[in-house]
Amino acid sequence: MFKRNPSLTEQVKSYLKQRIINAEFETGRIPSEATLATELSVSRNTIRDALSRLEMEGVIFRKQGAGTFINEANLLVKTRLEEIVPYENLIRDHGYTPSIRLLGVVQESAGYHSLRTELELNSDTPLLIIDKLFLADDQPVIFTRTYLPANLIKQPYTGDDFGPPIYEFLPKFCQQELAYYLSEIVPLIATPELADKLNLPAEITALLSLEELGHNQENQPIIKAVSYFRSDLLRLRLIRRQ
Amino acid sequence: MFKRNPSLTEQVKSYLKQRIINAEFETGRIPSEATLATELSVSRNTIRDALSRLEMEGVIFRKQGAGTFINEANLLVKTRLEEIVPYENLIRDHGYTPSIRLLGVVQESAGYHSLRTELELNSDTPLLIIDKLFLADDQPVIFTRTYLPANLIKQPYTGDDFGPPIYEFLPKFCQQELAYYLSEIVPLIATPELADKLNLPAEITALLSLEELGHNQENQPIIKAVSYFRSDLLRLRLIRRQ
DNA sequence: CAGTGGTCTAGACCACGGG
DNA sequence: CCGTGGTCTAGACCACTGG
Repeated sequence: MFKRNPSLTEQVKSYLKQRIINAEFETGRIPSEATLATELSVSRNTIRDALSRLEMEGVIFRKQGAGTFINEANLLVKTRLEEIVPYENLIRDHGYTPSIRLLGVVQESAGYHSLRTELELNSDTPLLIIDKLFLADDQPVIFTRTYLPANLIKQPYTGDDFGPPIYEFLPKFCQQELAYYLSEIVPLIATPELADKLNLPAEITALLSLEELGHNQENQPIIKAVSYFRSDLLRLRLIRRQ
Repeated sequence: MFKRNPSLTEQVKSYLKQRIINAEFETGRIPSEATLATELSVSRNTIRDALSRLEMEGVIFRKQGAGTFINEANLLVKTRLEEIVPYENLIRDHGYTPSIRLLGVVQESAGYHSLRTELELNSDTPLLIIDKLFLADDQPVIFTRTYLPANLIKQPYTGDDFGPPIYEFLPKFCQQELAYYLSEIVPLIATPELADKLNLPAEITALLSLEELGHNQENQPIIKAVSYFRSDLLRLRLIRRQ
């Protein structure tokens, strides 16, 4: 039924996820691992790996001796902060229509000393600074500033190439893969500049910002990104486990 | 070399983690999976499961065809928000000496309607409200308020039993296990009450709060906890993956 | 008690990396 | 090319749940 590549585990995971989304398991319970293994003609280990991934994503939960069950509650929280997801999805999950405005792309050759230290760059490496604004029903809700060392870029590009998320730009133009962000969550009081960009009300407003250092698979820092969220309009959620 | 229970995988994980912490692998590289399997007399799958967990924790990273390596950079970030960890550890990792002050435990029988809805409680279930303050070198840095339905408690307890984290109280006194928190991150401007509790400077300060609904393994909400962090003194970090 | 998920084994083949 | 991690299999035993 399945071919290799993508891996059997990944295919089984997608297959089961789709069936869950289609509400094909009416009882909220998923067939036993042995049953699935027989039905799909793969070993039970492969089924278990697929189920483990779905459990990590919060789609299902398992109970020894009882069975595997669909996690109805958590299907409601689709975008969670511990996963890298396009901000458009975050906005869409709040019931708004997302749109993006590319505010500008500039190149800086000097300054930004602390940033260059974080990215382990020489003091003369040019930096691309990309400003983007995300809107929910035409109301600004997220402002992001991304710092990309210019020497990473191996292919010619245009400004439009920065419309999609940066982790789609990196493989195409830099032969780099974004493996993870190490992020710091900082609350702050909106500066006049930010209040203007995000169209904030006149009163003093608390904002949430995410200061992130993006790393590749070799664990080297490759990009820096800072995001500012209007948390009165967006809910930033997270699952914490032991 | 190892016995069953805790699982071989868990023992191998702890064993390798300890050797990493002891800096026994000078090259920054860990022996191959096959070598470890032979040395420890377990199957390669068991080794792989243990390594996968260490990779999830950010302790190591693997590269197909090359080997398994210690993640020097991420060893620095020990406490991360996506993991449930005692706040004492968070404070200790910032170089301070932690201490806890139990501010009060009160029982409320009425009100808190939205909270009762979240916890799926009847409107007359008594609620225990536990206030705690965490200090770093005697400076208040975290204030937490925990809401615990009184009908969960099956054993007699004293106020001192609330000194340790609530997820240690739950198994002992409620026969409940905290499986995960579904948390929402909210920035806010300190209220006078909070500024007083956290000994904040007179200027307007942005705080970070975490509003969390704790669930058991059956996925039912069991407790609510709200935490307020002085993020000028503590750095709240997180790893985000795809 | 039967059925479930949790753990573990031994062996196999593949894809990738570096010398 | 060889050694590495990545994937997959078939089979086994255990611990737990629920009727």
